Amino acid sequence: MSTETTVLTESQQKILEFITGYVEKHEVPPTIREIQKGAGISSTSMVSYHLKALERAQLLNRYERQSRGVVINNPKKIISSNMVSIPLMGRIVASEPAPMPDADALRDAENVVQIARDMVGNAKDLYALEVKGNSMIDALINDGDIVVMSKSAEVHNGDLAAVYLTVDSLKDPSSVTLKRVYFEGKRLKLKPENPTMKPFYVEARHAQIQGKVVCVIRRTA
Amino acid sequence: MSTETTVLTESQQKILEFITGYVEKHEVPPTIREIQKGAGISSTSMVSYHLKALERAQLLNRYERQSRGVVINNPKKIISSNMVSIPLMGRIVASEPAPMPDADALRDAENVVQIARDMVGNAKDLYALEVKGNSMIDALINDGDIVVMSKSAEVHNGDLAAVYLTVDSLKDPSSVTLKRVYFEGKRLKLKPENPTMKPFYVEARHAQIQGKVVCVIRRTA
DNA sequence: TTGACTATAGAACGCATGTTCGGTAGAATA
DNA sequence: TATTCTACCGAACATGCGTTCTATAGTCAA
Repeated sequence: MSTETTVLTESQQKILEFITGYVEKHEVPPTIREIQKGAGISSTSMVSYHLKALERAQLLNRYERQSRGVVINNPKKIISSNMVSIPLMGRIVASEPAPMPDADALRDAENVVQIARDMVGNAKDLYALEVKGNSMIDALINDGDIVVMSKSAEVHNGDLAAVYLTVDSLKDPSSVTLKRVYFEGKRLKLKPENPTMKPFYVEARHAQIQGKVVCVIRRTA
Repeated sequence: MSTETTVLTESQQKILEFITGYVEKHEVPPTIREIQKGAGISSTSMVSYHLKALERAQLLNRYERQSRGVVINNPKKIISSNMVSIPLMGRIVASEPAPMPDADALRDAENVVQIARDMVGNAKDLYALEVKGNSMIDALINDGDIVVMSKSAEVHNGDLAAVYLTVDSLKDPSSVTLKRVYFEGKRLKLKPENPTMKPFYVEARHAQIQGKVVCVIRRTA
């Protein structure tokens, strides 16, 4: 990363701020004369002069001779813009199987959770569940946390998944748990997220894998 | 919601497509004449004609007599404006005080985390830290989790906060922990998120509150 | 047929807008 | 001191660009 210490004059900072503000408000970059008034510059030629400096400093890009041809060079924008809306399908309770919504239910969901795409990678058919109760603290998941699941993603060895146990085990009396799963023949190894806890085993026919956990979100404020 | 079935002519669809493509590529809306060429319309007056129709159909907004004053009315835009970019300022390690970035550092952050605004409420001056190590599992926080903190938010009774202990306690040998804090005179009650663990107390002068935790995000895929 | 309406073309109008040029003043340099 | 460089101003220039006007067809209903 080039840490070129380009000193910005007061005018140049004002111009940058004005442009960012203008774009946020109008969805379109300003004209030279709008910059002139907005940033309190005395003449259009001065604006042009400063814009050239800012362009040299890589702080914005210009399209020559194009009206409103000035876009701020914000590297954050590149990362930005990709969001994903995930339907919030209900609650996940330890004593019941997790809801597995069909396509219609997904479309009609009233509440949605919005997160950035890079949080969930390429996973498709996402839905979210709110965790009720604190019986999943062994998965480091608290009451009120939101787990984002993928309906269609295959669960591979080592993935965190929602597992519904049709026969309760001794170790874990709750029926639905979030664990990392490993396929070992007819057995399933279930490993808690909490590294201080030991994995345990169930017979595969006594476990239903209900979905792959893609992301967990906790609002604390 | 008005479900007015506005039939779009071929030209109008082409215009819409061209504008969206142009904006994606140039970050600036096109001019009338660029639309004319790009969408294969015969004259500028025809473009104007079609744009009026599209505006009536609520498919785009126009700023009268402004160059490039045409913005597509994409409902997804509304969603994306509800997002917030949070600079990822580094790692939080149990044995060191958490980084507290100043304004410059916030602006220059290279990585950002994007989440929906409703995840963080009205909190201002947000920054994010990646948790390194698994010494915070008592706060239900794992290695690799991302905690979103507010630099300026006041920490009130019961808020989850990052606390740096200048004198190690017996209960918790790590120096920085995430706990719910309660102010009790000269003492501070620190309550782990894990409900099976008991709160403990430190003298206020031995603890620095480093920020309020607003949200925790865990990518598991 | 006539009249109303829509779709289309081409050109012209007039303000918007990016650019450039001549000139001034102060600071730095040689 | 003379010179060069940067910051600045005001005005003019040339084109960009949205708008509008006129004219031509085609369609449909009365």
